[in-house]
Amino acid sequence: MSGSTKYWLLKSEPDCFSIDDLAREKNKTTCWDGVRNYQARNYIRDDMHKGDKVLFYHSSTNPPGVAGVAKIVKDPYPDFTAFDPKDKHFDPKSRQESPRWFMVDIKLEKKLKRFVSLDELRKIKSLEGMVLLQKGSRLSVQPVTQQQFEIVCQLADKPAPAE
DNA sequence: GCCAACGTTGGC
DNA sequence: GCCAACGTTGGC
Repeated sequence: MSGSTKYWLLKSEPDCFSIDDLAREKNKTTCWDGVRNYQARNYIRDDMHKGDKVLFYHSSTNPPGVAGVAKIVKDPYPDFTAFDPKDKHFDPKSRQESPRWFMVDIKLEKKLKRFVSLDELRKIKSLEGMVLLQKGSRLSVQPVTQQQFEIVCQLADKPAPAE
């Protein structure tokens, strides 16, 4: 084994696939298919490893925010939905012999004790470097530091801040 | 539904 | 390789 645990934030639209959907999956595990952005692909293909930890983020919902923690349980492998002409994420340019898109499997570790909203994250000084909080940032796969990961988890264990 | 910020495409 | 046009993301 090489390398140490890395930390990530994965966005999902809950109308499409929520943390509760993940909880209902067999073994609470799903393949993270459908990523069709090169920067996100590079993170998945080149930097993700089994054992890495994931913040599961709900986007395009009100409010957006972090809903839970998951773990990568399978190393990156070709996203087979790109090979299927009937699939919504079909990409004819991705070939079996040279796959263009990759995915990992993730397993739910826990739903956070409470939902931590984007608005709340923005107010935390020590999180201002998070990729998520940068202006114009819309990558669906983002690296987070171990410290950022732990701060978000600890926030969820405390009561929600008063308005 | 609006629109800013990005990413992708394709003509040249 | 430039860049205008178009498409997408995602907070608001």
